[in-house]
Amino acid sequence: VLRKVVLLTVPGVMPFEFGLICEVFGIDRSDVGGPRFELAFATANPGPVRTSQGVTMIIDDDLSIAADADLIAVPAFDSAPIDERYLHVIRDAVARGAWVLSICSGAFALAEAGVLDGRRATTHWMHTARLAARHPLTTVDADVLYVQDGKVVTSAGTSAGIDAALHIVRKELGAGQANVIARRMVVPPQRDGGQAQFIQSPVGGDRIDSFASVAEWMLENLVEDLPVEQLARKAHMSPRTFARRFRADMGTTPTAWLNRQRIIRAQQLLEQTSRPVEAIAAETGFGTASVMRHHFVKVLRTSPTAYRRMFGERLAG
DNA sequence: ATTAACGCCCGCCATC
DNA sequence: ATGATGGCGGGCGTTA
Repeated sequence: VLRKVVLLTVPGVMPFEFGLICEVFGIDRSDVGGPRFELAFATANPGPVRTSQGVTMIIDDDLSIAADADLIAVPAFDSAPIDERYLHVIRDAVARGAWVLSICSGAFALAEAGVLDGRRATTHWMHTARLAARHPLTTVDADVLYVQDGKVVTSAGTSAGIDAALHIVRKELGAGQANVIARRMVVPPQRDGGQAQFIQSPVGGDRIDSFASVAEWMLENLVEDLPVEQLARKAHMSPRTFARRFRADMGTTPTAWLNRQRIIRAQQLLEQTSRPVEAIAAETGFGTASVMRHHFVKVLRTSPTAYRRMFGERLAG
């Protein structure tokens, strides 16, 4: 189960990473069919805790309240070294089988505690090399948004923490509940679909713009049939090279990406209009409702109608 | 829901 | 050597 979440408020904590945990786990969303968690804040020395921005927060609880937490969240922080007492909490949580989530440089706390030894992990791309060097027993994945290894989840820079937090919600409570939170936060329910454990990060390569223009053109022509052969011709490449370089740059294959974009657009239309599913299927390039349904079930694990029922505009009356 | 034809993706590899 | 290219075959996801 996932009920009690404890946020380790380490001195030098970064406000954004702190806030993102509050946003995901600290708001009662039961009024819109979403989950409700118990979010608590723990620090080694209760009282004023200075953040990385110089602003100080008052934290009342000490680390003892973390003893029965279902999830320990470790946001980024800029102070070093970290107090041994935090490391103890982290080790204890892993030993108990509780979830542990780190965001950005928070991964160093987990590594320091030793719970990353023999595991896969990630951190902000600026720190991946340092993490790997300092902790040789850890397999560091660069170029991913987050990594789950057992119940230990590490995430890359800042906003990837949102993806990782939602991932945990999805694992424990299902995609529906995670989507409610995502929708309220106005973030994509899951960047890239599927239940892939490793999500390609957009920060991998730096020649993003080479395929960005092609991608943009594809988006404008979603309704049309877009065979790879035609796309390749437009990009002045052979089909083989186009497919290969598309995957290298975009992290997915052309058709997979295309289907994902079509789903995203269909989601918008289902949410914001009352057009029939058949019409939306035609307008998004799926062609027929059955094809659209096929992809919805595969990626979102719901049907178009069920999706609309959950997120669609409640028409007055 | 099941099936069959189709198109895509990727490993392999000769080539540039 | 090193690295990108693109044709081919076959497994597999998508579409009818």
